[in-house]
Amino acid sequence: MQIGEVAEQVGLSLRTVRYYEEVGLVSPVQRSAGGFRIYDEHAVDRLRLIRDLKPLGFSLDEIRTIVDAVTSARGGTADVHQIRQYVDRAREQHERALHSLQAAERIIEALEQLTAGSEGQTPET
Amino acid sequence: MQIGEVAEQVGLSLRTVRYYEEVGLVSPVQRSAGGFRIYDEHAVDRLRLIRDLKPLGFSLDEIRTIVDAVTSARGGTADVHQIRQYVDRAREQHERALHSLQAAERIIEALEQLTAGSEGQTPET
DNA sequence: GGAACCCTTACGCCGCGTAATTGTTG
DNA sequence: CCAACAATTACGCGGCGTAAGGGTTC
Repeated sequence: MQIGEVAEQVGLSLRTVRYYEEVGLVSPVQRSAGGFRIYDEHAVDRLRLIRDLKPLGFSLDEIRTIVDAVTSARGGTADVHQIRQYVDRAREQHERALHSLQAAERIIEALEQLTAGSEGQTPET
Repeated sequence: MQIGEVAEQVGLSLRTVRYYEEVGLVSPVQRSAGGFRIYDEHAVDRLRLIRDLKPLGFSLDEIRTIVDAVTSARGGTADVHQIRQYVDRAREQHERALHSLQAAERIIEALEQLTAGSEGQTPET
């Protein structure tokens, strides 16, 4: 699998995938003879995890710590204490995001109110 | 009201409020003799609106357009068509945010699973 | 051999955080 | 007079977008 397909499957840009490699988040499992990045399913999983952690407001640095922790946790060697702290932060951020979304819903409604009444596309009198 | 209180009421930093002025989002209603920014309730409302629009993924440029539109809409002169486009984008973004949050919930659970079993703070054998 | 794909390098932008230094308010 | 508050200027950073100018794959 080369970068294009990976990016599409995960829903990230090529640039982003490369950048994540730059900061040590995911590496291709190998390179082709000509230097193309080659990934496996493992990398795709990692990228999905990263993608899903971002909306929780973690920096890429923190995400690296988390993802590494998770990976090593599956091996049994994890800093449980630290993971728990991240979980707490994740919950808080999740809470805030929920509130934001609720505010957003009200705003969307309000905006709709503004356009309600003027029915057509063409501005009328 | 000076900037400190405004910032606190809305939950933004002083820097942010000043920056929003820099990009033409909110201006103080006047300055004190010594140059302090003085705001009224109107500005606070604007700032709240801006704050709530951000999580929907709009850039500050777009937010300016929206806020202006809303304001002029209350006056009756609004580009209804454009507002509707923004509403659509807001809905889409809202959708995506919901999905992100759901993914986030699953992740949080997964992380909790990882730390489950090891009860205490102290790493045991 | 050529279309689609990929590489690296590098500069730029947004949305602020964070000094540092100086002035204002009450 | 001084503590708390504010102003301006400027540099920096994270997380990419976006060329530009090449190679690679099949």
